[in-house]
Amino acid sequence: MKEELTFEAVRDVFTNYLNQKKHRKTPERFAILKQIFDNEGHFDAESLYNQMQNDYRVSLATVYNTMELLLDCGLIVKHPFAGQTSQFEKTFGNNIHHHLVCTKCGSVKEFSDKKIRTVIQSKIFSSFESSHYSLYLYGLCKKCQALLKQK
Amino acid sequence: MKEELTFEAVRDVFTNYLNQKKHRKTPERFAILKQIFDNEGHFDAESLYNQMQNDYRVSLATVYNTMELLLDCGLIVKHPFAGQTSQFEKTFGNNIHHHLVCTKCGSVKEFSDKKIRTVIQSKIFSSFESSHYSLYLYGLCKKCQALLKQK
DNA sequence: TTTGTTGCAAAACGTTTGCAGCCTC
DNA sequence: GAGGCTGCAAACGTTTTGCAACAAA
Repeated sequence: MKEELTFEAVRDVFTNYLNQKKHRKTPERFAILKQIFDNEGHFDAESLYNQMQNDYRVSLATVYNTMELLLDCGLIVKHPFAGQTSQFEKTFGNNIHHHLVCTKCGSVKEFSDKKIRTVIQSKIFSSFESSHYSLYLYGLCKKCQALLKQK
Repeated sequence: MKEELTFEAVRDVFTNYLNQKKHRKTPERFAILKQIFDNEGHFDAESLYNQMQNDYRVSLATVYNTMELLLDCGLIVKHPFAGQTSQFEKTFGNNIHHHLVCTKCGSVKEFSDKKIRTVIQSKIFSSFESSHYSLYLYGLCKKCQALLKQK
């Protein structure tokens, strides 16, 4: 589905996408992609915006605009965590991983499992061309298990 | 992880949860649960609210409040589809299924795969007690594949 | 030059909250 | 009776939008 990539390779994917869709290749868009590339883990639009204020200044609206494009070309995914803020994650350069979401405290941990990954990635559909996936396991983290048993 | 249930069984799960948490067993809460039980597929808070206006009238705030409780006791899950609105789905009475999300048009389809289900469900964690899961495969649906090839 | 994109601020949207009255317990 | 829960409307925070200026093609 995907593998470790350099920024150049990622930028090319984005460039091709922009060309194909006849969207403009603005410096803001590449600056945002670079910032995402340099980051680890999950992030939201506003924190990305804040991080960028020192380097290449863009407006929050442009961040949202660009997220839409990156989402559309599959370079990032949107996660359902947290309350009101959308959490994003890049789909490149990470180890493929799955999420453990605690239904009590909302904490999110990651884990990898080759067997699960293989089974999911080897699934072929006749009428759907899959590029990537997200798996969330819901339950109780260690802390919340302990808290419940105390009572 | 779960199996086909009658409304009585589901109601009992909710009742036990409310007792355990020392929350009150109000008619509104059970009316909302009943409405969810009777529905198929995904739904959001506002459409549930609208559906109920004919039967047992509740406020939108109470719907949101109750969703929180149902989420907490695992009777429903929250999905990351769509733009701004949270989509929910009951975790009981459905066939266990996975989701195919088109990254172009946003359509969501379901599929079942026993092998995938088994591999995920048989995963045991030393410090996480999982109760259910969600799997999303992102890619292009048949329609959008065709549209792209035309160009 | 054309027209898509940007920044800004205002608007829109889903969701949460404050409060008075109600109804479980 | 006490206090959690409800409905209502106002408030909140995130995301989107309208518009004039800008810049990629």
